Amino acid sequence: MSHLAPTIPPPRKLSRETRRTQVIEATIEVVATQGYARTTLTDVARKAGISHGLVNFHFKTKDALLAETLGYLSEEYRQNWASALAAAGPSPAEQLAAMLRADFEPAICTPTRLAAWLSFWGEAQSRPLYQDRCGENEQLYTNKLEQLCADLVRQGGYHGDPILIARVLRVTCEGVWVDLSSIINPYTPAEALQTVHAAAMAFFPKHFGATGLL
Amino acid sequence: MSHLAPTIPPPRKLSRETRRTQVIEATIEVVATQGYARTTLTDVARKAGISHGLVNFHFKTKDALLAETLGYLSEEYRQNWASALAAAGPSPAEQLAAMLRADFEPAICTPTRLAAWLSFWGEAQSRPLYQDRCGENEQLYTNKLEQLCADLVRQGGYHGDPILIARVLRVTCEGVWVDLSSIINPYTPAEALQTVHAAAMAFFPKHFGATGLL
DNA sequence: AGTTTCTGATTGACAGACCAGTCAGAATCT
DNA sequence: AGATTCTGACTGGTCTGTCAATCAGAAACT
Repeated sequence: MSHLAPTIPPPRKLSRETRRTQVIEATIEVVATQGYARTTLTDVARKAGISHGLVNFHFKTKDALLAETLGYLSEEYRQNWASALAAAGPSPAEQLAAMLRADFEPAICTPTRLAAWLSFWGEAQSRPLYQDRCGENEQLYTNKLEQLCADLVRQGGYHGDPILIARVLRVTCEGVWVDLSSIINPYTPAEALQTVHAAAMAFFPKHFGATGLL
Repeated sequence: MSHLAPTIPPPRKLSRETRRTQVIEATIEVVATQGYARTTLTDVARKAGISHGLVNFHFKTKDALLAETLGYLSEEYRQNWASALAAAGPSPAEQLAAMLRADFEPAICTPTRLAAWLSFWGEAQSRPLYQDRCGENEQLYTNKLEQLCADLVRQGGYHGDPILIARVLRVTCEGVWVDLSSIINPYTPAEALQTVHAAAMAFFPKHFGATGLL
């Protein structure tokens, strides 16, 4: 047994944050595949390769685990579009294009994460969980989108209510996400982005074309 | 006690279909308020004012009850837009306007039903339940919407892919529904319809204005 | 009309399964 | 040694589905 190659003994004892993240990722997968209602701690533990009791050691209750998982997804999402904005050019059109495109980046737009989001949307409405964990980030997103639309309407000489335009763009992104989760008509993330661009082009034809920013 | 007004003693023994519909309506309410995961047969029975065993008598299993409830909602939705189409004028623009407006009629667009729909969307993705019960109706809806958009693009001299336009309009309706279910930013069904009209106006400016059909 | 029979709806209690959370103790690290 | 992480078994509670008994009304019969 005394192989000289230690084959990286996977540290049985992981650091607190590493373990928690591992459990949260396992939770995302289980929720995505089984749905919220049928997710059990045993499933999560098995997926993470640890014992059931350990899940309760790191997260006091099942509700706490699910709440933290939702917060984790929400924060991941916020950071994704925030860094996309930071990397984009300064004009309203460039910023808006970056924000729309961010929703379909591979890190965010995976079948697993989409399905998990959908499960949380469906279940959270009854409890204040969703607002607690995502309300603030969602407000940030909406505010930013409305601000960019308002800037673009003004600078681009467009007409229409920026609030309504921002809302259409936002729910188009959301709705296309839902479409991607339903198995029957599986269009690609590229087609999804194309759909969002069709909407942007309808409102801002001088700045957006069928393939994105002009 | 012998009041001459019999106050219609609620027939203890109801006809099969009446009872089933009553249980399904109770299920919608319970799912809407408690969410899919926390819905129990006991809750449904209590809401319907009957015993727990009777629910299992009429619907063999809990899954069957939820599946039939989803089918009931789907069929109700389909009939709503189908009769709206039948009542509307024959031109593509009139038909399209009727279809968009149908989503926000009081019979369909209630907080309870919206919340129930959202719960089913979130939970059904993992199982083929949703496709079984709604796939066909959803396909009918999408096909009709795409056909109307194609007609309107052709006859109105517009540009753009009717498939993408129909998709944007469809997910806008869906997304606005989701917005109406989240408690924090409660805009009215009227504002919701206004949002959809903003989208229609962006694609078909010669036929749609801020308040609907021109 | 009154009685009996039949059918199918309805109830309440029960059994089996499952699950979240607890805990005592083992393993591991500092 | 002391602290922290981790395991696996156990518990208390809840939920689903089943079943025997009950009951209301319809149908058939006298």
